[in-house]
Amino acid sequence: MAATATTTREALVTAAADLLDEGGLPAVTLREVGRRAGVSHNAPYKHFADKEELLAAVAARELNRQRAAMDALTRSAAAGAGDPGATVQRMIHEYARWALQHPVRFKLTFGRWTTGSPELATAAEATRGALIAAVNAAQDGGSLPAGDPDRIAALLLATAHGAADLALAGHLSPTGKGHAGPDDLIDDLFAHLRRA
Amino acid sequence: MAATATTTREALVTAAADLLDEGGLPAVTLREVGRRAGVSHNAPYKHFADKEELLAAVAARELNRQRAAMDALTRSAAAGAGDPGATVQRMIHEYARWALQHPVRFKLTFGRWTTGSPELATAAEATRGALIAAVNAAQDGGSLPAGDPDRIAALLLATAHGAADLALAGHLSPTGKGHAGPDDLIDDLFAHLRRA
DNA sequence: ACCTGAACACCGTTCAAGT
DNA sequence: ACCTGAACACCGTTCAAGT
Repeated sequence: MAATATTTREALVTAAADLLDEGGLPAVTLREVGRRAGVSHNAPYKHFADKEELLAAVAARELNRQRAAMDALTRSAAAGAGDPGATVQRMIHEYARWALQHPVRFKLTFGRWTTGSPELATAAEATRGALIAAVNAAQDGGSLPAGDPDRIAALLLATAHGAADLALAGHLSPTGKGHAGPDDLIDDLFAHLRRA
Repeated sequence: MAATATTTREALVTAAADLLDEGGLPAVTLREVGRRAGVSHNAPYKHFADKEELLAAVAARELNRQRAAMDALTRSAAAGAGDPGATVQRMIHEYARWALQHPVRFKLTFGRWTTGSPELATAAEATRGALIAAVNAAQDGGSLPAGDPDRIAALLLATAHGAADLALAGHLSPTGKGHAGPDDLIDDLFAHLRRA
C-alpha cells in the first residue's frame, strides 16, 4: 500500500537528517541511511533517483518547517496585538537560530544542487512569501521603512543568513569587546531601519 | 631544495582550486590533483596531512587575495581624493563579486572545517582588519554612522555574504519586478545607513 | 626530505533476480 | 511497486620501499 512507501520514504529522509546532524555530510552514506531505515543499502533508489535527490528532500523539509514557524508567528501576532515590526524581527531571529542550531542542514539547504529540485524551489518560494507578507504588514504599521517589501525582506534575510554563516565559520570577530553575534547584527539592522 | 617543495605545494593548491572551479568539490580528488601537478596520487600527503588541509590551503589563499584586493582599494583611495564611504562600498561589492564569480571557492572558504587551520584563521583575521580600518575612515569622514566599527563592518559583510549565498542558491526573488541582486541589496543597505 | 606503487576499506551506482 | 545481494568503478588513506 501507499502508506508503506510514504513511511519508508519519510524514514529515509529522517535518517539522512539525523546523520547530517550527527556527523556532517560525510556521515550520510546510503548504506547507513538504509540501515537506519531498516532497508537495504540501495532501497533508497526506489524512492529517489540518486543521493542528491534524497538530500534535496531533507532540504525541502527544512524550508517547509521554516515556513511553518513563520506562519505560527504570524498567527500569534494576529491574535494578540503586538508591533508588526517585532513580528518580522522575531521571524528573522528564528531564521538565524535555526541556522546556528542545525549548521549542516542549513548549509545543505542553500548548497549547490546540480539538479534543480522543484520540491525545493516550491518550498523556498512559500517561505519567502510568508516573510514578505509580514514585512508588508510591518510597513503598513510604520515600523519598517516604505519601499518594495520584496526588497526589504531580501535585505533582512540576507543579513541574517550571512551573519549566521559567518558566525558558523568563526569569522565574526570572535574575540575582543567588539564581539557581536548574529542576533546583535540583526538588531543593529532593525535599529538602523527604524531610524532611516 | 626548498624551492622544489614550495613549487610542488603551490602546484597542488592551484590544481585543487582549478578543479574546484571546473567541477565542484566532488571533482577534487587527490588522484586528479596529483596528476595535474605531475606527481603521484599520494604525493600530496608529503605536503598536507590530509585532503582537508589541502582544501584549507586553497581557502586561505582566497582570503589572502580578498585582503589584497581590499588593500589595493585602500591605497587608491588614499592616492586620489574620493569619499571614504565609497571605498568601503567598493570593498563590499568586490566581496560579493568574488563570491558570485567563484561560488565553490566561496562556499569552501566558509565551509565546515573539522581541523581549525591556523593558516586560515590568520588570513581571515587580516582580511577583517582591512575592512574595519576602511570603515573607521568612513566614519571619520561622516559617510557611515558612528558606533563600533567592528560591528558596522560585520553588518556590511554579513549582508554581502548572505546576499551572495542566497543568490547562488536561487533564493533571491528570481522572478517579478521585485527582483534585486546582491549589488542592489548592498546599495540599499548603504542608503539606509546614510539616512540613519 | 620527497616520491612511488600496491594494497585496504569504503562508497555510489547498476543489475539481475525475487515478492 | 518495492526490495535484495552481488558486482563494478572509484576514492582517501596507509605502508613498504626507493632516491
